[in-house]
Amino acid sequence: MTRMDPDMRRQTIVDAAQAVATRKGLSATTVRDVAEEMGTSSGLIHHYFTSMDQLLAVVFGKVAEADLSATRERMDLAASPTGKLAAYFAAWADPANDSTFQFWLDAWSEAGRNEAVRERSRDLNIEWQRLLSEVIRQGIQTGEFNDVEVEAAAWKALSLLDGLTLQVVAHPTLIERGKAVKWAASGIEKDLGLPPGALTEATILA
Amino acid sequence: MTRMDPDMRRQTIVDAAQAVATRKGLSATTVRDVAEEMGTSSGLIHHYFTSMDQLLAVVFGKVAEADLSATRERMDLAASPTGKLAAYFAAWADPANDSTFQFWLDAWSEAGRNEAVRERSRDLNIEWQRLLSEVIRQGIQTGEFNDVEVEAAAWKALSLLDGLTLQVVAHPTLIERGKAVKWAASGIEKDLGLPPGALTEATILA
DNA sequence: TTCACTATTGGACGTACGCGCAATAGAGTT
DNA sequence: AACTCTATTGCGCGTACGTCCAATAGTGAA
Repeated sequence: MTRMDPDMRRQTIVDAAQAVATRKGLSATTVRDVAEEMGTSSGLIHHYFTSMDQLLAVVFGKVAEADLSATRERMDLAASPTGKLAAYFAAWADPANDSTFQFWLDAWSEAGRNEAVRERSRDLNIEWQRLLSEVIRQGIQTGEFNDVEVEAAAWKALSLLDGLTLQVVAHPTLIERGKAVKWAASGIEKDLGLPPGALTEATILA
Repeated sequence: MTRMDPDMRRQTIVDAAQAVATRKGLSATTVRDVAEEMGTSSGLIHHYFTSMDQLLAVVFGKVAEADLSATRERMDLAASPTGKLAAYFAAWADPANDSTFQFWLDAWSEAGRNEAVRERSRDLNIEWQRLLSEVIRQGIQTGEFNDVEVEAAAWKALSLLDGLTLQVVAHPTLIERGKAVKWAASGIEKDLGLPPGALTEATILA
């Protein structure tokens, strides 16, 4: 294949690996798969990554970080804490993010046996919880939310969302997506003292 | 090795596979691992199981079912719905069940690509939710719980527990176990209208 | 004791994996 | 045009996997 700028090539490899992993799952992605996806030889991959595990950790990190920053941007468009939380919620409820969530399922499973993945997963989970913590703290200050314990409320909300999504993504026919969205919204609204529908009806309040 | 009664041998194989999977993870368990664990030849395993995937699905089912029925038994010892729910909660909070939860993480990850695992995981998740639904329904009848929507409350409670456990098991140093227990208890107590501490202090009320 | 049945063996077969390395080839410099 | 640097090749190495099968060895019935 045509010679490439190293930074470009590195990115190409990560992109190809992501495409394969989206199709086959993180742990089932092989060096040869990625090479074929790029249309290059397999040896090339080890010219840029010291091990396959490392490449997979990078891929997971990239996918999860893209999701995280996209959500951050949607939240920034809203002014009020309630609006920001609704934006967070809308991003979560979007079925387009299901494939990303499959990466999370793979990562949590792998975490027990792959240190690189565990640390990456851990750090990113903290980021998501922090995103919630900040919004909740703001909402308490403006008086929009109940005066809850911030850390607890953020972890509870994140866990509820993870737990419900897990069922929807892993068992597609088990819970109707609309119901999961409704349940999650009502649970978080109730916890924070928001009026019913505040998270689902309010689409990015100014 | 000594010749064994077929039923006995079948069980021995499943037990050995479970031991290995507990150590190495479900998807990393190999035919040769299991044979070595039993102290037999590897060929023996295919005399009883048509494929390795099938054996692993059986192992997951066995582990999950043992956990489920153990929890059922502990709940049966309690008379009141609140006591039963506290028993459910105590079983969930027991660190001894962490290795079982790792099986769940593996299963949810595998579910997307392995139909046998997906169906088994799906069915068992339904059982867990049903266990909660029944108790909640009883608690509403006796007036101990709020008159909540049963299906929603059960899925929300299950998801909150799964989401929190996930963090504790996958990222051992992230959330202090005691905090996760406290948060889960307060969340469910609040949802059902139970007094604070009802799930943690009340050890199997008569 | 003989015989039929089958649990068990042990290794071969084909495939796939991560990784490493000598050879090749394209691009920039002098 | 000669030269250097390194991106890229293509295959080989060792290992591990699931599966299969002919041979062997217990066990209960005749």
